[in-house]
Amino acid sequence: MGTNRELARIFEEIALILELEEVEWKPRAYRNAANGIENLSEDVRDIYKKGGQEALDEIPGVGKGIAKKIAEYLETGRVTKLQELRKKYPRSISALVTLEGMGPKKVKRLVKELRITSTDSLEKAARQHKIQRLEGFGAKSEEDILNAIRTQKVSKGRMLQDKAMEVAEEIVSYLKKNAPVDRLDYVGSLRRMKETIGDIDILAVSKSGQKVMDVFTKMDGVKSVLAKGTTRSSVVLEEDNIQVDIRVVPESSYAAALIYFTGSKAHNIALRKVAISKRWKLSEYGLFTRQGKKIPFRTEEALYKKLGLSFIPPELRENRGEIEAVKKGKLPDIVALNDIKGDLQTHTIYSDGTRSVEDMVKAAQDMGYEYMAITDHSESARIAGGMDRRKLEKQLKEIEKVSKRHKIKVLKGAEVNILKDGKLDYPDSVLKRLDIVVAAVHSSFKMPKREMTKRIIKALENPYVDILAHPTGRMIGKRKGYDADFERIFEAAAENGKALEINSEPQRLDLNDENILMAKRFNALFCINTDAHDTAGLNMMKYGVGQARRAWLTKKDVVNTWPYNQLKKVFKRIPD
DNA sequence: GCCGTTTTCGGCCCGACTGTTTTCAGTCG
Repeated sequence: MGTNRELARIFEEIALILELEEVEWKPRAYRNAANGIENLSEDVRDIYKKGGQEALDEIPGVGKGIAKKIAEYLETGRVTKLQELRKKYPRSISALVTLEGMGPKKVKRLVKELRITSTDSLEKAARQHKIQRLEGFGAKSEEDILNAIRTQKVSKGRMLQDKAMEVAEEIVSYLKKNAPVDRLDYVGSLRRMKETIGDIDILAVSKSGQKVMDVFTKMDGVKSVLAKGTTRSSVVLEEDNIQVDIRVVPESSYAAALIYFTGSKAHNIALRKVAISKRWKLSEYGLFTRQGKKIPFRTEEALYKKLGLSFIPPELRENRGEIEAVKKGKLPDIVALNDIKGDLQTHTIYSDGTRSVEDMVKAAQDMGYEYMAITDHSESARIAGGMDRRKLEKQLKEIEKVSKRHKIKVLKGAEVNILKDGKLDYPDSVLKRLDIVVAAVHSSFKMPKREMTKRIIKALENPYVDILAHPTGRMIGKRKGYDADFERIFEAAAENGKALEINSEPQRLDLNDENILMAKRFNALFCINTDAHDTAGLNMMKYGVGQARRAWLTKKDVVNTWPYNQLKKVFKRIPD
């Protein structure tokens, strides 16, 4: 976890405990500060090193008081204020608010009246029916608490984007067919292309909210109905306990609702503040004057325009400076899926792919790509069916043959292992015959930080390496990335003119948006690949592009948006 | 505790749903 994140967590915990203590306004201040810190593109440590406490004061949401606490943390590794607060509310109590339906007020009473100190003691109290004896709680409250604890134990996390997308698209098309809706879209973090999705949000326009809710709550696969009203309902699906929320709004509110439910929350708050500065009020129902008169508009674009802004793509709506940028006319024209002209990491049956060279080439051509690379695994990747020299020779010939039958340019490549000592798995004599070399770590994941950093940097200094694939090695929900100094690695990539891969595989999404932002500071170049092992895998490109968009990348930053004749600027050995 | 082209003091985002307290507080997004 980076320093920024650690500090953000600390201030969030302070905010929560102050809420439990019913301190006024300060919780919000600490939350704002946490948010401001989390959205910095620079490491707080660097800011402090360069400008001291006064520089910290410049961080949005951070004033003198919090700047002092940041400095204390950077100097000593702790924040006294939090240590003191934790004496009264240990971390196990703070964790209680992560349960569905539990907020600071309820937690406070449970702690005070039943001496609850953790999820476990809460569960015990609920089972012994001690909770329903408290005023304001009943039998249902007890049941809800037990359910919430169970759900947290089971799902304990978020789903991958492709899963969420699949489920969302299915529900959207079902409701369009079976419910009286005029418009219907998925919104929320899925529309913003966040790397993982908590629950699925759907927005609809209908003259009969009641009927839509009836259809929605009775869909196949609904396990339980958490809430059902005429404008808002929530269900949990059988499948992985996925929660789906739906909102129905009138046509006249649709654009405002689209913005509101797409979020992020931080972006919405910032937009409301812009509205307030114009003496208006913004809600999911629209924009209103102080007298309550509705200011009409029909599209998201139109609302942004009314607020004196231009359209902000959903992926940028994180209150990471997008509103300020758009005010100054400095919002970049971010990369889009149809800018992609080629996929430079794909596999075939020559290693661990399941389709032939011919199939993959044809599929890529059908997607409208101008070029692609076939990059099967190198020799030492035995588990992945890595190619020895002879197999490689055979594949190179086949690629040449297939290539002649298709218009798309097919680059002869390989995904070459970075060995423990930073050397590559093929000798230079082999590497130089390849059009493109994708280097990656596939073994010894647990090396000490310094050695791992050295290992990867050494590979980046190899003149035949073109792309560093899935640079951090993380797998969402499965394993953390390598322990390495990625700032130095990204810098080395930029200096050596190597592209950093944004791997589109939903479980990888490596680099993610934060890493990309960090690498961009060094003017690194990026390449968005799918790492496809079959033809369907080529369609994962949208998830990688989503990460790039979230990190404000433009076509200039992403080499595989460039036409073939410009690729030579980065990939030195590709044929004309 | 933070913030400021109306402000260095007085604000700080808004509305729906639920359970339970028959008039609303708490939670959520």
